Amino acid sequence: MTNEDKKELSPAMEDYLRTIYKFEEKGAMVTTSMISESLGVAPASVTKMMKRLASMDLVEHEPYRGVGLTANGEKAAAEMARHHRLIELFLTEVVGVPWDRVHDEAHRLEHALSEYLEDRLADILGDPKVDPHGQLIPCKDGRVAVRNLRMLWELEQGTRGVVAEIEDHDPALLRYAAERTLFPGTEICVVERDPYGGSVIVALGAERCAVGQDAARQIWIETNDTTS
Amino acid sequence: MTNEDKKELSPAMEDYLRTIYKFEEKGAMVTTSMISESLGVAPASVTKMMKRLASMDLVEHEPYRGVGLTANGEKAAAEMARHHRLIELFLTEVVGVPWDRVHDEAHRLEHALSEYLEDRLADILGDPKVDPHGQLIPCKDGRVAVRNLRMLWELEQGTRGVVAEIEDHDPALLRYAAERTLFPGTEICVVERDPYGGSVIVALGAERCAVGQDAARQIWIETNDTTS
DNA sequence: TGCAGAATTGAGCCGCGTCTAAAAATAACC
DNA sequence: GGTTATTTTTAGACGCGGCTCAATTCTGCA
Ligand SMILES: [Mn+2]
Ligand SMILES: [Mn+2]
Ligand SMILES: [Mn+2]
Ligand SMILES: [Mn+2]
Repeated sequence: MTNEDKKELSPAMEDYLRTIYKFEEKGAMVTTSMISESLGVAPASVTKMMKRLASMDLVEHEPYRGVGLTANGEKAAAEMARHHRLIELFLTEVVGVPWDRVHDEAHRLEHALSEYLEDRLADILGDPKVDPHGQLIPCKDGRVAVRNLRMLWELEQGTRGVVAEIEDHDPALLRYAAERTLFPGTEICVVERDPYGGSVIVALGAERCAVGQDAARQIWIETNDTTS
Repeated sequence: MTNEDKKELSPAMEDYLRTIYKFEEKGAMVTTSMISESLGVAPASVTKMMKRLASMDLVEHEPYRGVGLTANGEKAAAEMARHHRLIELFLTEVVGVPWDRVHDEAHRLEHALSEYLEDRLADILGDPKVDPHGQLIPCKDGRVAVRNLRMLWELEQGTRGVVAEIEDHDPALLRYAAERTLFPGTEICVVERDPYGGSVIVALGAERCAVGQDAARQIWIETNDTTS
């Protein structure tokens, strides 16, 4: 019945969808300017594309308020996220590309990955669940595990947790994290917070290190408290 | 001085250039209709693109006669051919993709491969000289070895040689060749030619097999005769 | 509550890469 | 060698995905 089942999405559309997806993952509401900035494109271009995507039932656009993915849109976006993250992991694990370089490469390659190759990569990597930066890899049907992540920056003093995810678009941040051995999986404890906004002091086993605000806002921690 | 050194080429332009390159490799003169057919695009689109490429000094276009790559164009095209063929080899060797599927995948991926990744692949593969179908991989500066190839179809009875190359765009042909163990490197001898155009009978060691005309026109043999 | 500044949208433009239909040049054939 | 068939080019159109600039809407603050 629904005769527009398999729209062929352009690379540009895929980029927009994955960008929105990335923000929604973090629970943020998604505005024109966020997309505009993240994609390096004029705000008016975003608006125009949102209309197009809305007409394809991939996005819901509330003028002047923001956008959100529809069920269809989320499906397509998860697909892209899966491509992107599988490629990132493949590049680090198999090709030997350092983790601060894989994002840009994956960004270019994701649109060119066939379903067949996607399956081959997943196979070789043993059906991985997370990419090199800790981002969840959606499975084929688009489903993802749910996690309760909190910004390192917002944790109260004394909180314990595990590094879950580090924003992957800025190579310098990734190197900054690596210098402090803040990798996904690293256990940490917040020792001290400068109330006037400088750094968080974090303990990693016996070591401790300072993490500046800008970085601490881009590092996500999984805590074991039951914030119901 | 020359301020237009590094034009950024669009994927479409890269496709046109690599297509012309592919024909020139085989010593053919390149016409609008050949490109049109090979790229699945209207002849008028080819003409228009040829003008654009000519204005960028990548192509020389003699109206109504044909086109050829300039030095710049050949550089750029060799770059694409290198990408394409490195990817094909990587996919067969590392990812385990069968040789009749790699062409289409490489065709999509080639435009998204950075110089950095290109180098990584070449490294992993040990600076290879030929792709899975026997096509030569240009080195970074665009240089390629010279070979003296002849169509299997045009060899006289009794000629000995080695399979050098099999056209890679048609998966069925590649499977056809594989069934007969006609891989790059296989030694063969032409036992018999049907003068009325059916098949060539080829000996491979003790075995022999028939190769139909359409296939024999797409299989290239390196012979050891000194055709000076 | 009204207003200034910021965010968003609308209108209109542009280049790319495609198409179709018609004109022009070349090639084939009798 | 002239006529016909084929190939190629020209002309004009279109959709996409960007942009700029102006109009609109929303927000924060006096
Ligand atoms: Mn996929
Ligand atoms: Mn990542
Ligand atoms: Mn290259
Ligand atoms: Mn090949």
